[in-house]
Amino acid sequence: MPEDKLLCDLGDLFKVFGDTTRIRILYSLLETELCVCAIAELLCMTQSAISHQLRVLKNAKLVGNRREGKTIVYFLADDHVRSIIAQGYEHLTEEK
Amino acid sequence: MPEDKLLCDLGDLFKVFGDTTRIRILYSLLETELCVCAIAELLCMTQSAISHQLRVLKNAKLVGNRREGKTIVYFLADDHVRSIIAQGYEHLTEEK
DNA sequence: CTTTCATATGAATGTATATTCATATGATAT
DNA sequence: ATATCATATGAATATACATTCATATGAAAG
Repeated sequence: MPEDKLLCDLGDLFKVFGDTTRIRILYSLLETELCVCAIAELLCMTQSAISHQLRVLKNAKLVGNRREGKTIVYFLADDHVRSIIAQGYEHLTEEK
Repeated sequence: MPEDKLLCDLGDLFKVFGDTTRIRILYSLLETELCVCAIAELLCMTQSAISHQLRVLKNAKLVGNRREGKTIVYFLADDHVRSIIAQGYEHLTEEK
């Protein structure tokens, strides 16, 4: 099946969303872009843990980054991230 | 934070999508409803493995089921499943 | 009621992965 | 150039979880 690769990639993509820390990072970035240390403070986690997860998010192309003076600023890569989170939110809240 | 619970639930929801077997099951059910043994055959996996994963999908309210004679037929619970898969698909294919 | 067939379940195992700790990298500013 | 600050990385550990195997459940048909 040629579709098998796609389905595997889809699973891998959602796996990235499927972690509380990464979801919290993405959620933080919904409003504004943030540097690594700001995210770490906001989520009360170590810089290392955040950095590791940011790499996962970057590999999945869910976030991008750029240097800003001394710090490195992360931001959401595109609107699919927002859409996917929004759909998930709806599924959770629209339970009858 | 009251949002923390929600973000945790969101992560848990996406975790369900974040497995190749479960994505393949959901994908199979996009077109038509299927009984457990049909899914197992289709995906070339054991009945037990499929049954375990169907339980996860059911708990997340992504699928529903009903008895149909001797077999138990599973189907997608609602359109959020389709939307979420569609958004993920777009993210994967719209890479520049 | 009993047998049979489809499905569900439980325990066990192997594998994936999130976090920590220590340290490396690398740009900036002095 | 060097010191410093922010970030990245690697190895190690602990935990989560997918599959397997054996077996239980439970409806349906005879």
